[in-house]
Amino acid sequence: MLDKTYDPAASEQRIYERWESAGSFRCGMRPDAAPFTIVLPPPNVTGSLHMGHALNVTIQDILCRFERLKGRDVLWQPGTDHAGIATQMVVERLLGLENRTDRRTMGREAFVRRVWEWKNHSGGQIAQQLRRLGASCDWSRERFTMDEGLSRAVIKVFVQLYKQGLIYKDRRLVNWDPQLLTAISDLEVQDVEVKGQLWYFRYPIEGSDRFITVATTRPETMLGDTGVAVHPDDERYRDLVGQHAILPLVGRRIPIIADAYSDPEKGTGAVKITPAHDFNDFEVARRHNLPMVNILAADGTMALRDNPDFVAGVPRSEDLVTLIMGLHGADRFEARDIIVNKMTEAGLLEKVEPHVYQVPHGDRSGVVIEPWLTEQWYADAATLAKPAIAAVEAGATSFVPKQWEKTYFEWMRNIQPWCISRQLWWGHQIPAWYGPDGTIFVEESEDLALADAARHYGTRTNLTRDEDVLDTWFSSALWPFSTLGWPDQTPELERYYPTDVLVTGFDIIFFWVARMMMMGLAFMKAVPFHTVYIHALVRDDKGRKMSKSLGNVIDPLSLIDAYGADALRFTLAAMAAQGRDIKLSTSRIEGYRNFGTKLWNAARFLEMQDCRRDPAFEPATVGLTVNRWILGEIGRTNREVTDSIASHRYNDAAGALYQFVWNVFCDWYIELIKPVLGGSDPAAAAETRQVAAYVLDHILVLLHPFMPFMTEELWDKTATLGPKRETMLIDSSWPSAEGLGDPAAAAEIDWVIKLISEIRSVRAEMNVPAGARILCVLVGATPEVKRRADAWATEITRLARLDRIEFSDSAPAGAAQIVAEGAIAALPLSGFIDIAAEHARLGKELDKTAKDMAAISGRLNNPGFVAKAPEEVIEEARERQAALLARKAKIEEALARLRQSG
RNA sequence: GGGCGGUUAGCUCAGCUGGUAGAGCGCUUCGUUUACACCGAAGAUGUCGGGAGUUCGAGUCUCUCACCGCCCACCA
Repeated sequence: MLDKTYDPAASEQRIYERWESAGSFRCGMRPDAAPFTIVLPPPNVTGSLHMGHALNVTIQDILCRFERLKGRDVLWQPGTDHAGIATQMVVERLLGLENRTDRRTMGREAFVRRVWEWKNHSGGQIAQQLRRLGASCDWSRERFTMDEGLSRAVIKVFVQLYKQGLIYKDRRLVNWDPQLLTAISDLEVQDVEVKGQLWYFRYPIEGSDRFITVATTRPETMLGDTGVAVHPDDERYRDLVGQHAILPLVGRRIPIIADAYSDPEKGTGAVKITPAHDFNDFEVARRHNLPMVNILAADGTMALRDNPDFVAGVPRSEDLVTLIMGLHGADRFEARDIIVNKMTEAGLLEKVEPHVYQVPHGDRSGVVIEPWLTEQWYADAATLAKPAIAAVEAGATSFVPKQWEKTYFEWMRNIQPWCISRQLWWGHQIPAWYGPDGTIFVEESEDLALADAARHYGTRTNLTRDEDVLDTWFSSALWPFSTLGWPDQTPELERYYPTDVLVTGFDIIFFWVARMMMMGLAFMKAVPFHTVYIHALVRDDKGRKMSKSLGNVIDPLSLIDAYGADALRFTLAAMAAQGRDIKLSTSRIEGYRNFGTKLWNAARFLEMQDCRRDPAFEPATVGLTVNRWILGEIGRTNREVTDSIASHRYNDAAGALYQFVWNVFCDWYIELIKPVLGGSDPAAAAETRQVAAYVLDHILVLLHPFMPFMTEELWDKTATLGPKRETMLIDSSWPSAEGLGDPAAAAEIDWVIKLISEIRSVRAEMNVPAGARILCVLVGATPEVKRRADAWATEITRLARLDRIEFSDSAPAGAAQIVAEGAIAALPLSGFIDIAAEHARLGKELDKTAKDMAAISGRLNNPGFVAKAPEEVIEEARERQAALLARKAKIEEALARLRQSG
C-alpha cells in the first residue's frame, strides 16, 4: 500500500544505487542499437553543484533517459576538469592555513604531489552531487583531464600542432595577472567600470619652449613612454611631427610620430605611446620601430633599478637616480600618486578631469590585469578556426537556438592568437625542451627530445624543460575524443564519435565549444557533435552571474533536500524555454512537487481499486468510450512529449505532461471511472482497471526522463499488484502512440465534461449550497443527447451533484438554464433561484455571445477574408458562426421562458 | 562603436511556422464527496512597452522610438 505522500529523501538514494549497480547507465549493453552520445561538460574538480550545473545536467539527463527508453545505446560521458588556476589557488590557500607554507617553499614536485593528494581526497565531490540530481552518467567511464590517457592526448596534440606550425612561441603583450603571476587569455579578463581621472601632462618639445600635452588614465606608465603619436591629418600638430619631446622626470628623448591610431577627438589628440604596457601602443611601436620599455615587474611593482631599457639613451643625472630609488619596488598604484605629485611639482600637470572607463580585471584573482611583455606559447587560432567556421556554415553542426551561430561566427571570424601557456605548476607541462643555446625541441617525451638534440648538436646534450603548463581549456578542447581513448583507435572512439548533442550555457561558447570544434576537426576530421543546445544561464535576482565570490549562489542540494530532486528537475525543465536569465522561485518548485504528489495519489487510488496491469493488454480491443477517450489523450500526450524533446522544447514536454496528468487523468478520467469501478458491470470494470493501469504505466515512462526517482518508485511499487516487472523503468521502453485516438469518443466525453462544468458554474453563481442535490431537466434534447445523457447519467449526477436527470419538451418554471450542445439544461432552483440574478446572468451570456458573433461575422463579411484566407480557416469560422447563432437563439429562448415563468 | 536579447494577468514567466490571449504562484468565494488540503469546485484580473507599416487578419512579420539587460570591441 502506497503512503499518502511520496518521500523523496527516503527513496532517492536507494533507487539511484539500484540503477547504478544494475549497470543501467553503462554504454555498450545494446550492441545492435544506434549509439547516442553526450559528453558532460566536465565540471571543475574543485567545484560543487550550483544551479547552472543543475539545469545543464537535468537537460542532458532528460535526453539520455529519453534516448535510452527509445532503445538507443546511450553513452553519457562524465568526468572532471583539473581547472589549473582554480585548483592551484585552492591548494595554495589550504597550504597557508595548514602548514603556513607556500608552494615556492615546497618546490614544484612536492606541490604537484600535494595537489594530487587533495584531488584524490577532496576533489570530485561534484560527482556525488550529480548523482543526487539523478544524472545517469556512465560513471564506469569517468575521466579526469589529467588522467594518464588524456594527458597523452594533450601532449600528442601539442606536438603535432607545433610541427605543423600551428603552435609557436612569440614575444608580445599578454594579459598578465600580477597576483597569480601568470598570463591569462583574453576571455579570462573581465572589464570593470571605474570612476577614475584623466591627467593632462605637458611634455616639453626638444629645443623649444613649447609643449605637447597628452592625456592619460595611467600616469605611472609614462616612465615607459617611447613616443607621442598624433593623427597625420591633425593640423594642430602637423609641424611637430618628426620633432622630439623630452619625457619629463626621465629625460628620455621620444619622437613625435604621425599615426592614424591617434584620434583627434580623444584627449588632446596627441597620445603617449607606451609599447610595453598597452596593446594599441604595442602595435604603433611595431609600425614605427619604437623601443619597448618595460617598467613593471611580474607582481605589478615598478622595476626601474638595473633596468637597462629604462635608462637606455637617457642622460645620467642625480634626479634620475633619485627618481629610480623613490619608485623602484612601489606598487603601480602607489607609483601613480608619486608621478602625479612630481609632475605637479614640475609644473607639467595641465589639468585633471574625472573620467569613467573600463579597467580589465582577472576573473579568478579579481586584480587589475597588466598588459605585459613576455614570451608565451600561442596556438594559431585563425587557421584552426577556418574548418570550424565552415562546418557550422555547412550545417554539420548547428546551434539551438539558431541565433547563437551568429555569436559563434562573430567570434571565430575575428579570433586572435590563443595564448596557451600559463605560469602555473598544476596542469599539463608543455612538452618543450631547450638546449644550451636556446634551441627548442618539442617531442612527446624527454627521450625523444634528447634524441633530437643529439642529432642537432651532434652529441648528447642536456636539456631543460619548459616550466609552463597549458591553459586548462586546451585539454578540455579534446574532451569529446580524448575521453574515448584517442590517440588510440579504440572501439569506443569508433562507435561514439562524433557525439550527438552538446548541452551548455552560452558563456562557454568561446571558451569551450569553439575550441572543441577546432580540435575535433583538426584531429578527428569530423565535428565533435551535430547539435549544440545552448540553455539559459541561471542568474541571481539582480541579473548577475551566480558566483562564489559574490556569495549569491543558490544551493541546488538544499532544494533537493526540501522538495526532492524530481521537483527541482521538473521545474528546471519547465523553465528551460526562457532566454538568458532564469530566476528560480521556490513557489514554482513547490508547485511541481505538488504535481508529483498528485500523480502519486492517483497511483494510490488505482492501487486501492486493484487496477493491476496486464502485460497482454491490447489498447485496440478496448470498448468503453471513456477508456477509448483516455487512450487517445495519452497518445496525444505521448506524441507531444516525443516531438518536444526531439526539438529541445523541454518546457513544452513538461507542460504537456503536467496538463495531461493533472487536468485530464486526475480531474476527469479518474472521476469518470469511479462509478464504473464500483458498478454492476464486471466486464466494464475489469476493462477499466486494465486501461487505468496501462495509462499509469504509460505516464510513468513518459515522465521518467523528467522525474526519474518518483516514477521508478511507482513503477516498482505498483508492480506488487500485477505480474512482476520485466525491467526497471529506466530500462523499459518508450510506448507507441500508434492507433491511439478515437474522435467519436473524444466528442462524447468533451460533451459530458462541458455539461458538468457548466452546471457547476451555474450552481456556484447562483449560490446553490454545495451539498444540495438538484434536478436537471434536459429540454428539447436531440436523440444523440438523450442517448449520451442516459449513458452518463451516473457520472453527471455525481460530479454535478444532481438528484437526477429528466427529459422534457418544455422547461420547468423558475429554472436556471444552460445552453448545451443539442439541448437546454434547465435547473429548477425554486429554493435558490433569484429571478433577477438569473435574468442578469443570461443577459450577460447573451452579450458575450453577441460580441463573439460580431467579431466572427465581421471577418466573414469581409470580402478579403473570404477571398484570401485558407479554406479550413473559413470553414472553421463558419462553423463557429453557426454554433454561436444556435447558442444565441437558445439563450433568447431561455430568457423568454424566464419572463413567462416570472 | 558592433552584435544579441527582453518589455504579455498582482508576481515569475510560456506563447513553434501570423488565424478566437495562457500556465504556475498569489487573490476572492464555496467545499471533506470511493486517491490527494502538497486537495476539490467556481471566479476576478491583460489598450500583449509606444508609434507606423505589411496583411483579409499581427502578441506573433517589417520599420521606428523608449526603457532594461547581456556579449564583443574600445579602454589618451
